[in-house]
Amino acid sequence: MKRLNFSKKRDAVLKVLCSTKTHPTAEWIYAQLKQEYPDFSLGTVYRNLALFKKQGLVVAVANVNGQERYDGVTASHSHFVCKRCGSVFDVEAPGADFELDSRIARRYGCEVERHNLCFYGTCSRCRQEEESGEQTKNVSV
Amino acid sequence: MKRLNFSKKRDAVLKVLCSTKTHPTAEWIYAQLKQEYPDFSLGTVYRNLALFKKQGLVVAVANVNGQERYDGVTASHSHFVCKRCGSVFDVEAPGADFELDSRIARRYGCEVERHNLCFYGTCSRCRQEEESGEQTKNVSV
DNA sequence: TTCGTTGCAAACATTTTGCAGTTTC
DNA sequence: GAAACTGCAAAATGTTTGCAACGAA
Repeated sequence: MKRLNFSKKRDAVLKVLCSTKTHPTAEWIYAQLKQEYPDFSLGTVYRNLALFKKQGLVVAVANVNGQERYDGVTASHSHFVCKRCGSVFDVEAPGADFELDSRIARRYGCEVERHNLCFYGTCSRCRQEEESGEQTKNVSV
Repeated sequence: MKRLNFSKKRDAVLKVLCSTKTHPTAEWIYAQLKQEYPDFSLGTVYRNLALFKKQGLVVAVANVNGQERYDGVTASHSHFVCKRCGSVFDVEAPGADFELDSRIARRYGCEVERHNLCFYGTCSRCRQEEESGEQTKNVSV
């Protein structure tokens, strides 16, 4: 395995991802850091996200409208995805724990690394907006 | 809502999807039907898959290596995704039922349409192949 | 005849990659 | 100094779309 150098920008990518609960896109992370580093590139975001995924520091939780959404919290938890505004937020779902992984592994002879439980529907804010006849607004993520 | 005409090819897309357990890609469905209909187009697959999704006849279960994988079985069940060969297969996971949806809905004030539970890891065949030092082979999906 | 559906290819959007310059060790 | 990392832009990939021809009602 090749050695890993320190990189200020790599650190920054992880820090940005870990300090938000929005489960952002690569583009969003890029936009944040472009302000801080004028010579910052989207490729760096993608390259480092790929690395973090391999390291298990980061996980892709859902693909919303063709864009991958990332999470810096790897402790097992579930997500809700709003099909209207595209927001992704954490939910606590009973039963979806690591026990389940070994259960599946045992039963199907596979090696289970992790699981991902996503609920899809309309978030509470969007439900209200729909009732009052508002236009669809995608959250700025 | 606009009316829906009958279409032989649309039917064929659904039939192909429903008669496989491989959770195929759009491309795979296209390849199957291109044999039967020489003037068959990938756009037709995508257009009809989008329609089926809206109708709730079909669901996208996972994005594997950038390609969406579809399932014609909409009754709630879980999936395992092999990160090595890319295969997707059904698993029975206790607790992940429709009860859970209303539980989440109640707790978070959202409207839950469905959920999707995916396990990620290495399938049993790939585990064996890894042990015997075989090359990675992606399944032809 | 009307309008939904399709083939085809171009357009699109996201992600990946090659390369030359920069940074880390 | 060697090798990892990055910016930049081009390439690659999967998916969507516009349009003219076709097919169903």
